[in-house]
Amino acid sequence: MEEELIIYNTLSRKKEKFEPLNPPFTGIYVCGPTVYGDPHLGHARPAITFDLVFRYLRHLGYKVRYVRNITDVGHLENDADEGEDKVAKKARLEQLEPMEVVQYYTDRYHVSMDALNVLRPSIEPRASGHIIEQIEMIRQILDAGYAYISGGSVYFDVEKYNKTNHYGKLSGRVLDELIACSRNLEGQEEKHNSCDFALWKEAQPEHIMRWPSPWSVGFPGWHMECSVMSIKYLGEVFDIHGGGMDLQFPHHECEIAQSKAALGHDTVRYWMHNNMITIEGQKMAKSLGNFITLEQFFTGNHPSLKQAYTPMTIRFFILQAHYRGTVDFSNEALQAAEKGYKKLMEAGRTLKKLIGHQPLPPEGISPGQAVENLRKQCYQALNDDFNSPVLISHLFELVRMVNCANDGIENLSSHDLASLQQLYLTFVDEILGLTDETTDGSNQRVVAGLMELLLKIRQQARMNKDWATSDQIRDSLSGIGITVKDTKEGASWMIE
RNA sequence: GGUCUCGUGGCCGAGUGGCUAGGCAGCGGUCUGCAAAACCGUGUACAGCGGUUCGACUCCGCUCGAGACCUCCA
Repeated sequence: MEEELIIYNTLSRKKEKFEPLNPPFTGIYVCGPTVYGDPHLGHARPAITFDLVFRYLRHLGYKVRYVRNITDVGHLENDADEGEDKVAKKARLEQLEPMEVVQYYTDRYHVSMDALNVLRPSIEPRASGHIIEQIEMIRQILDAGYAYISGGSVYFDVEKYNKTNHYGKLSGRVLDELIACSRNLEGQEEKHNSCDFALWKEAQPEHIMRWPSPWSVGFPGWHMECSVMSIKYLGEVFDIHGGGMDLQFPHHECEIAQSKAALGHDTVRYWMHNNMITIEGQKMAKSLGNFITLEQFFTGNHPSLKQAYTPMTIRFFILQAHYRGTVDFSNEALQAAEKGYKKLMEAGRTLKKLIGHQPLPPEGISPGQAVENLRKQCYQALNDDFNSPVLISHLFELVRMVNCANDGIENLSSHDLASLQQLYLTFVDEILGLTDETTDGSNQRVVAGLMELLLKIRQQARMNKDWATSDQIRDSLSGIGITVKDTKEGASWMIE
């Protein structure tokens, strides 16, 4: 491990040295998707952010258990007229069994995440599969005296909890202010206090997903699953809990309160939150007409998209911003990212080629030191709270070195080239998870053979100064998306 | 109204109390039959107003502006 890893802890609002509880083991829990609709851009950001964390921790040699849940129960629609379960509503509209909806969108989520080269977590538990554990934890909280039964539901007593604990310590809220500001809404008569939250809720007739419990037939409260599943799979104290900044309050605040009430101690050591995304400066919302699913990005099939953007372009774009800052999507920004990504990939191919050939004679001052510095800088960037944009800026220095070597401007020894290759594989492939989309495909050999033939014919035409034929070949290829470039060593080509 | 993010050059996006981020675009050059790529060079950037300081884009305060959350859902 190179130096030490620093993580920004939302709880302390400071960067802290990362020291796992039980090295070399470490655990990370991230709030996953609610599977009631197609995966969209808002799903990509946390997934990619914590994929980077997962990958880097593994690279550093930790044995990482990464848990990311699937939320499939008890969600009320925000903008619906009546409070109907999101999954249930979808099921009713589409004449499906609720679990069928859940399975369908879970699969869709996986397809998109795979495309983005987001590694599957070690465990992907579902809320619906942990009803028993949730009931058990609610019982613990009741026994501890921090919850009360009202009707068929169970609520968390925030005020009582706050007497000996700080409810709001993660998001910087003060309970009195929360109470003062909150409005009294209908359907809250059961609560003693407006800021109390449900641990178990009795099911209304429209709720299709329901389970028996000591209190009523119903479903678990909105924050239970994460407390329960993180503790079940990572232990009563674990290292990292992540999620979007929008989850800080109330979700994560409630998780903290529940877990503390049930266990008597805190469970999470480092809280990490990724910032939100905007589209042309606006938040993404169905009402604004800028709600774009990942599939729409990949196909370009959306009115505000000028073209399709590949999964790797999206991934590169997200990684080019630091995870704690907002990131703004626009066609212009994505096109810039696409070019940058391709430049990086091109350099990777050039590097491979340089290693294949016997490199230039090692004369003059070896840039060995420069390569070594680059390696250090790459680690420094990641160690500083996973600073992927700075890492990427260093990788473009690598790109420059490779291109200079390719142009014969700079001499790199075979040792240097091997080091650069190692750097590239480590940081681009392994840690950033950026794969070369243009070399994918099963017909590679055939295409390569055809291209070799075409370029040979073109080369003969050029020798005869038959520019018409030469240009016809190049232009026609360009028309089907293949770019031909003439270099000193002959023509090279790439699929755009 | 409250809490939390944030406001950097044409676009995106790092960072620091005084020293070049980087990518994309633009401009000039090298190379080239042409083109593309690559390489070299190039930009009066840090929302506004005060304050602290020898010195602030970087610290503090205020103003303006953007976003998230503050509610029944995660």
